Amino acid sequence: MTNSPASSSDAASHSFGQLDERIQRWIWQEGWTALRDAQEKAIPALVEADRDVIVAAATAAGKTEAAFFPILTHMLRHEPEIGSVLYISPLKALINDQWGRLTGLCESLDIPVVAWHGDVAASRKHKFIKDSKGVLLITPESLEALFVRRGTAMPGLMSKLRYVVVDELHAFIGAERGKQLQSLLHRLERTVGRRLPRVGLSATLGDMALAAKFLRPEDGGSVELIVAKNGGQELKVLIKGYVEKPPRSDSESDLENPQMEDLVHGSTLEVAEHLYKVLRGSNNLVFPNSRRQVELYSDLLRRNCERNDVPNEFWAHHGSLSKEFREDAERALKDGSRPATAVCTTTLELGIDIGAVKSICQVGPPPSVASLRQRLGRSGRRKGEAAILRGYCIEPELGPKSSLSDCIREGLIQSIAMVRLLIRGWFEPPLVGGLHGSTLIQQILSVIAERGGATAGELWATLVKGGAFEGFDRDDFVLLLRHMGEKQLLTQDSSGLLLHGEVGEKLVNHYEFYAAFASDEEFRLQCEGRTLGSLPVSHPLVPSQRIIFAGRRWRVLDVDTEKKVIVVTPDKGGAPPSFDGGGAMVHDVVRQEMREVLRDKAPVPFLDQGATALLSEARDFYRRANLDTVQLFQRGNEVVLLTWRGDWVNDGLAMLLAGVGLAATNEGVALTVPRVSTDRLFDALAEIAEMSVLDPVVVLADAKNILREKWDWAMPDEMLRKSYASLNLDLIEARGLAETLRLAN
DNA sequence: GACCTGCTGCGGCCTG
Repeated sequence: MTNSPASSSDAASHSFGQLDERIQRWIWQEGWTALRDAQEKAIPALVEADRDVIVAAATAAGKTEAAFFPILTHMLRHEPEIGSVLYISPLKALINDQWGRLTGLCESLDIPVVAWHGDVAASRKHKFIKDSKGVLLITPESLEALFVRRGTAMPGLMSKLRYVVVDELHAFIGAERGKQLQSLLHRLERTVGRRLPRVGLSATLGDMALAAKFLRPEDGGSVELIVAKNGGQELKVLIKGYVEKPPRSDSESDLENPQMEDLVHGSTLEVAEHLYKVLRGSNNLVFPNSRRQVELYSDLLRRNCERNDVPNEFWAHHGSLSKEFREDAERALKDGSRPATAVCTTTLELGIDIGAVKSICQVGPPPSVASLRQRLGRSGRRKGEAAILRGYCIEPELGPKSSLSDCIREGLIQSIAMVRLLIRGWFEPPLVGGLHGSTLIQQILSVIAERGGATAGELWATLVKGGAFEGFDRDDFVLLLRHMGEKQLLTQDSSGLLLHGEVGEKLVNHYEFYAAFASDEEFRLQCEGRTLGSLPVSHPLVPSQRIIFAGRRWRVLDVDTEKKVIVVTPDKGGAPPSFDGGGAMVHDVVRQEMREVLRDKAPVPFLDQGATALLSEARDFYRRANLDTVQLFQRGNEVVLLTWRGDWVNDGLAMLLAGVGLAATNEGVALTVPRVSTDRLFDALAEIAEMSVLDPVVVLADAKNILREKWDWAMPDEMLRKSYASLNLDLIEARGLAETLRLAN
């Protein structure tokens, strides 16, 4: 037995020795020569089922086994009553993967493994209903459905529950699904009447204390943190820069036919040709930031294969493609017999095992450093291989009317800043502190379904006091219940019991109820009765504010949130920036690093010739325009206000300016304010700097499109504004910025 | 011009 895991070291033999004999045997049979670091550390922490644990380790470092070896050992010790464990995953595909892995192990232990999600046949789910033991792999939505549909059966179904495991923990933190998950975990413990050990697994956790607080909100300090050693991987980066010709924007016909903008530009072809040249013959992932670009590039690459008479190696993968198309691409990547590259959106960023990938290509700036990091985690997973990142930035040709963001080459500078931050080990922390009133509404309706009615006091005790929604006070809660009554979501019987109202009944009984997040909705853009197209709106809008669409500027006349229509009129003024950040919210630290990149004189080592030339052009502009000291200047009939801040601060300041009568537009590193003098703007900034209270209810009084989350429509108006501000605006920093800007000039 | 995730019960039909 010299090659057994037990012999690798003393500490190892101790952890290995704690496992059930049958699991030890299985490990030998698999031919494993040693336990991985994460497994060594997790076994002693989990085997007694007496605490919460987070296991942070790189992708493919054996996190699943790290959790399940000791958990299954614990269960086997209590034979014949082995009990059950709940494994919660954000993705169905991940559940299917894990089902395969765990079934191999559990078959030999005689422990059932049941996958439970929307694609699983009811007959297989019935196995767990009949005999609720073993491993149940489930999504938060399916767990929600169990509470709603089988509320009275839940205490029985969960009575033997010993652990709850949450996979890809980082994917939940700060999001609607995360708040829902916290609420479900709390309700589970109330259902079984005891504290259940919670286990979180993740590869991308920055702030471990934050993750612990998420996993056990009332007692984050007690969560045991296991951070596995990571064999410091080498990273190779190259960013290539290209200059694009300006898009057409002169003739009237563009308005009638916005598709004119979609013609493939020369530099797009250049990028596609370079991708073809360097990617052929290996497995890679290409991320071009939008579904449309995915289609564009995968088509160009595929046609390149045809033209050269070679088998196709390029596959498209995104959320609007059917399951069949997506599985074709996944199969091609996993297969291994022939090289395959997927051109994809975030669908291939997380979770499912697609095998080893040689390089990651990022076309345009990444949406965030966290996302870039997650994407890169997919590359160079074989021992000794470097992770390879190829960036492609296309910048517009400059003219006398070019916008500030084009002059500073915002796309390229953002890419450089994000790579520098990645190398330094920084990435965006999840945004916690959102009120999540929308998800509270869902949970109120769910608890009523679970119990066939509930009093206000019971709801308060289950969801708010000591529950997942502690951010709400009693007055808020009472107001919310009353408002839900007005919307016919709730009704009250003579004994005071709250039941579903007419509308609530209908919504809870439809399967769409189980997900806490809303599906995409777009606003239709209308000009003089003519539809220009539709777009998702991520920034708050106030009338007379400007937006950019189809390469033109428009002024907002009216927003109809019910009909989802924005009425606009053409706006005169400078050319709109061709770079629009891709729509993702950019963090403060990224914008500050962008400024450092421009200020810096040292060459950036990971740029090609084209990108180097663009960078020095941008640095020249920064120096000549004196942007190190100038924060505000007149340009045509508008004032440009350089903030160098993240979008939460920028949007906050835009809303504060709206409150004092100025319609500002967030354009990334700067706000622009049309039809105003610098003097008038200074007065406005001074007024903002002196505001003693920053009440979101007042600040957002005129903001129109602030319905973001699924149940926002059912929230009392004031709560909605508070909820929106808690997630999307940083008003305090925005006021501080107004103060700084005023003093600096 | 960002992206992604998830979903029950039942009626009706077919087959053995």
